[in-house]
Amino acid sequence: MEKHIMALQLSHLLGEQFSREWVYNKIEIPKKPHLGDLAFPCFSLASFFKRNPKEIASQLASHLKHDLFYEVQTAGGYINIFLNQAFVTEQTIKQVLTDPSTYGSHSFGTGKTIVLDMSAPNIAKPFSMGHLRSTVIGNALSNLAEKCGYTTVKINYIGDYGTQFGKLLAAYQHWGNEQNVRENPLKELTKIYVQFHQASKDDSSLIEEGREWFKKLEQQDEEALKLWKWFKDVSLEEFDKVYELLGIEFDLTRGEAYYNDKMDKTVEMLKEKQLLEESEGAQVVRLDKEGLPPCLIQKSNGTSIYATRDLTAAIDRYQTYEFEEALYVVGHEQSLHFDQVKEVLRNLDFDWADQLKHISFGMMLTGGKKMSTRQGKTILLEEVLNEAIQHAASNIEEKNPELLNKEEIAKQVGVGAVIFHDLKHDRRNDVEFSLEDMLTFEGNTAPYLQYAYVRGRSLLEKGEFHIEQADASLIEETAWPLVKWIRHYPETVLKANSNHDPSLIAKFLLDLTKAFNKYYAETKILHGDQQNARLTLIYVFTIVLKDGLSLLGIEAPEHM
RNA sequence: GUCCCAGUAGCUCAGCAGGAUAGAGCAACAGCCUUCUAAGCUGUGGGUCGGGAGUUCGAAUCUCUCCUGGGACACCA
Repeated sequence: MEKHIMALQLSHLLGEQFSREWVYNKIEIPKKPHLGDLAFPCFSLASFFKRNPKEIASQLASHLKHDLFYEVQTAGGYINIFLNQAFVTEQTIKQVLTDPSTYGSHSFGTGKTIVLDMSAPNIAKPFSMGHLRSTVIGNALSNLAEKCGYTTVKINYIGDYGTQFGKLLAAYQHWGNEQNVRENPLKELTKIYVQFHQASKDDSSLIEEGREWFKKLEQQDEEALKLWKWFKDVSLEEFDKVYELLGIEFDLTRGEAYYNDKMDKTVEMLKEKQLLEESEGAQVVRLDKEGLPPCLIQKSNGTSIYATRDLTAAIDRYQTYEFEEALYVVGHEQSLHFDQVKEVLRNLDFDWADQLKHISFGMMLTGGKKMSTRQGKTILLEEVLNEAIQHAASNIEEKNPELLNKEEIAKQVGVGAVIFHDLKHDRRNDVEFSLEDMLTFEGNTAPYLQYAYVRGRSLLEKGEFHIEQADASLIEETAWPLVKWIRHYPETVLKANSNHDPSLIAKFLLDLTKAFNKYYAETKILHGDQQNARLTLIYVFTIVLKDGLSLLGIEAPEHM
């Protein structure tokens, strides 16, 4: 708001050569409070006006006037604006109070659909820390999109097909034990899968055996199908436990195998467009023009491959949803694959190919290396979550043993800590797995945020605050930083959504909450002279904090 | 070998459509609970922003180059 006003006035003063957008993008927020609330650097104007920046700044400053501006100063080549705190505070609080549930929302997405491909664990493999990233990032992006008005479709595209299952079936023939699988499915299946890989180092015929089993599966061989279905069912049950803990639901859970009988049509289309070529016995689409290696469509033994499935799935999804965007929340290591899929779709003349977006993220590493199921080096998410919950529980025992609902709150805090630990980092960075970091509940963590929320709620409870008595006319210098952060929420949502970056929300919440904690420490809220007005601000703060946490998929307990 | 990503405080990371003295958290040290939940607050120390060159009034941010780490590079997904 104030930024737009500043931009408008400045562009007016500067003349046509300097658009409002140009000025708007130059306006910054000073790092230090004594430099004001908004700033505009005049250095780049110096060569145009052939005058020094200082003079330009002071001349422009003298013409900036508005009810929102308390004072306009200059310093060096900068114009610094101090806002009218009382006025802006009242306006901000009122804005939240008008409709607390929609503060920060936007409506530009209304009527449009965003499809998210996320989580996608592989059956017969443990739900690892790596899958956590796709799951929680996807969930947060979906929440952000909905906050901007979009309809979202969260798809859990289960990895239930491919040569790896041929290998698993072969492994089961050699080392499988029905009883063990019943008792502890993922562990046992992973064990024989790892065993298969070790054995195949010495005996390469095993690899061929695996391919043959996959071929049997693709040809609907009865035994292969039966085992495959069994593995799938037990795996899905295990995954559901994790989703339950995370509090994440999908709109659609669908395996890759769903597309088995639809891929022929895709291959036909490619043939009709004369895009297919034979190469070393396999069918490929050449992408030389695009500077990419060829995209493999059909293996030399005639079986399918993931590119074909992803192409088929993309076409199917566009026909079903006519999505504005299809987000693939998948690790960075698959960048080339998605580039290829997009190029093939473009070659098929689908003009919506550019609406597919690979939301790539860094890997979860152990010892600086990629985790690998094959080498048996994976860390189970369920174990980590349970450990975090337990740690939260012991904190409660230590700090607040009389708390009601201990179990539920320990779950909210523990799970919240794990989710936040993941989302606070830029998603593109690799993350070195550290249980210790995840079990830290101080500083830049979810429990820090939740704790502030609890403190706020506690004040409202003790002060017997009711919305009817809300008072937006707070006059308080120490509240100003908090008010400014509350004011920033809508544009943070906007930016996080357009950049597909949940970490912006995480960082915002930390800044917001730091401002609250400082205010809380230096200002007595209850029994003071402005109790009602102060409580109103606290109320507004809790609204924004809880809403932001919910965007990240983290709960805000009332007590802890 | 080719392409992509990263290198900022002891550790984990912000900042990167160029802007004022490079910021947090953890760890270390020193304070703050007879008053609103100390999972908190305040303060101190800690940096040749991987090296070098360039563009600019101004570079952690843009360009080039080199070094280091990671990833991808057709019958896994």
